[in-house]
Order: sequence, then C-alpha cells, then structure tokens
Amino acid sequence: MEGPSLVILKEELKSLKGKRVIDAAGLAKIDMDRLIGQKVKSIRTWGKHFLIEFKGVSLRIHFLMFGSYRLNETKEGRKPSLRLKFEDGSEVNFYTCSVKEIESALDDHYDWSADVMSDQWNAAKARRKLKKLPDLNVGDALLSQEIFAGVGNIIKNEILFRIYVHPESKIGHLPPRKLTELVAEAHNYSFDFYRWKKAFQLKKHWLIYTKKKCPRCKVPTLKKHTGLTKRRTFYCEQCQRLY
DNA sequence: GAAAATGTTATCAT
DNA sequence: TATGATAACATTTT
Repeated sequence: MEGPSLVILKEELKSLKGKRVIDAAGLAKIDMDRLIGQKVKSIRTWGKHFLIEFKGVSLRIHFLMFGSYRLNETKEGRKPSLRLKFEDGSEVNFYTCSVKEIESALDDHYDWSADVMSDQWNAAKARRKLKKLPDLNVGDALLSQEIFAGVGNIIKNEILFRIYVHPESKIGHLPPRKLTELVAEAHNYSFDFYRWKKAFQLKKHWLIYTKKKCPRCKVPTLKKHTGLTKRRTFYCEQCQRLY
C-alpha cells in the first residue's frame, strides 16, 4: 500500500479520534495491555506508516504488500495483527500488518517534510538529499523512504514515464531541470494517485504500469526487474531517456 | 493452480 | 565489523 492509499485510510478511520480503547488484541508482538483505557489522540500518516497516537505511545502500522483493514467488521477465518475495540462499540481490525510501538513523540520521531503527501512536504529538501547521491538509480531514489516517503513501486513507474526518464538513469546524470521535475512529480503524481484511487479510477489512469504498449509512441514496453530491490519496472525505451 | 506482486526487515555470507 | 545479497513473511490477483 502506497502513501496516497494511507491518506485515504486515514480519512476513513478519522472517526476513531477521541475514542477510548476497551480491548486490544492480535498477533502483533506488542504490549496490548498498555492501550486499554487509552484515548486515541490522533490518527496520522507518514509515508506508508499509519499512526495511531495515544498518550505516551503511538502505534505504527505498516501494510507492506498484503495488509488490509476492516472497520466494524472482521475478515472471516482470519486472525488480525491488531484489533482495537472502543467503548462506543466500534472496532477496527488490521490484517497482515507489521505493528510497532513508538515511544517518542511523533513530531520528534518523524520528519514530515519528507512525506510526499504531507502539507509540510519540502521539495527543495528532497532535491538537496538527491544531490548527495549521484550514483543512485532514479528508480531506487524514488523508492527511498528517507527522500520520498510514501512513494511505492506503482508511483515510481508512473513518475518515470511522465518525465520521460529511463529507470536506470543515475541521479547525478540528470540535468538540473529534470531533477526538479522528478521531485515535483513525486508530489504531483502522488496526489493524482490519491484522487483517482478515491474515485475507483486508479488503474484506468495508469500510463505505463502493467502496460504492453507505450501510450505515446505505441512501441511495446519493456518489463524489467530493476534497481537495488529488483522491483518490476515498465518503461518505454523510445520515450524514456537514459541519462 | 502456479506465479507474481502496491514492501520491509532479519539473517546469512563475504 | 561493515556491507551486500538473499530469505522470510503472507494474501490476492492474474
């Protein structure tokens, strides 16, 4: 699940704010007891981290590839990683998630300016971080959560097509204007993703991801597992220039 | 029904 | 010890 999907989730679960936990359970190896009696102070996100803030502790929920959740219902025959029940009778279940406790204040723990979906997103800062990593592939750079928190593999593919850059280009080889474009699109496309996903029209708007043909020049696309993490990358050799 | 995938972290090898 | 590669995890879609 990528950053924009987490923001949608945050909106869906914002009703939990202010509610008091009466039961906490699940497969996650965290101290459930300390949550009981606690009120939800806030529901936040940082990149792909879904955050439930309590007094003195916050829960960091990561959905990885297969995570899911249910509000006021359960998934038949499955044990949640985390289940929270509230005093008004509502409950939320998170499945196949990584759940961790964060002891420190969230504002100390997270740099919100690195989150592409945050209103504190700082493009200039991202650009400065990239400048220090000239040997990095652009694809790997986009997947770096320290620089572009929230960007995932789909977003990576779409951004690179939008700016016509080959996924294996080196950051240091990009002309300054392209680097600026890269940073700008990380933010812009993430918001397009958010709007389309909310309208259930996300796939319809994919230009290159999973596509057989380039929508621009009609040449067959290439599919290759690229970069440090060997994630699948669709691209057009004609339109996306290797720098 | 096998294979692959919107991802990260732990562990192993060098 | 530090770095890099590989495995582990687990569910839905193709």
